[in-house]
Amino acid sequence: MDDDLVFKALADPTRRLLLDALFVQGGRSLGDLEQVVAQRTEMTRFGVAKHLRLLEQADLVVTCKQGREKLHYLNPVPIRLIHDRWIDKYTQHHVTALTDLKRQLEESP
Amino acid sequence: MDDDLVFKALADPTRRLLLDALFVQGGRSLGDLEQVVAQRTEMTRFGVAKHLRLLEQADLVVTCKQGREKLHYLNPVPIRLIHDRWIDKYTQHHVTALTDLKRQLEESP
DNA sequence: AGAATAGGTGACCAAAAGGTCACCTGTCTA
DNA sequence: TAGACAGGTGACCTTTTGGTCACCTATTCT
Repeated sequence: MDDDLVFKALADPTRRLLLDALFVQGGRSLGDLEQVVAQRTEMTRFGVAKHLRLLEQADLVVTCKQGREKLHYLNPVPIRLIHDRWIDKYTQHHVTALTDLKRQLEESP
Repeated sequence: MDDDLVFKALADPTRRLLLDALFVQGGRSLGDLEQVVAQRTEMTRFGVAKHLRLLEQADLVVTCKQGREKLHYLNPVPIRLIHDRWIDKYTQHHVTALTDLKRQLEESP
């Protein structure tokens, strides 16, 4: 597995938007995802397809052909590996406590 | 906090190398880190300094001035937030099992 | 004080990435 | 079978990014 492809794939906001959409619900087609992107930015179908291909090459998205449609699913494994690369098992609880605190502070204004 | 800065910062292999070095041991100066980078690629001090500045702006690295030296430390919080963005609490155990399996398979040839 | 050391700034150039278009393949349906 | 629909490919242009250099500031040591 190539680290570089994963990080490069995550570097673009449109691709992160696609991952967000697939996180909420998997099994979406290109046309479906195109509409999701179109709600935020102006982009043609070709642009979205190109982004999806990069996500697929990075193994962040897995696909499944069904007739003439291609369904996309989020694969969380590479993201977990990023986490494990820089967060030690021993400091993990510590960091979790920090992020939970941060979330609480942001929710209550 | 700006997501985009974090992901852009992680997109470069030299910057990931710097994070790896700081993960092993924190409190390193620019000159120290310059040597780490020089072991792998040919790069001037200016290049390394530029990368460190991006990591600092992304809050992936925090610094502490001590005399004429500037010490760098890894901050794991933004990485944890990436994890939490796409890995649901419920699927977390599932993914952990998968990555552990993957690690075992790669360790035993 | 003066030299050496550690680091910072802005401009500049080459390489890579994002986005679009014309054109093509495969699949479903009337 | 013809046409509409879902998706893929390669070339092209524009913008962003990585890297270096000349030059500057601040701190330490003799």
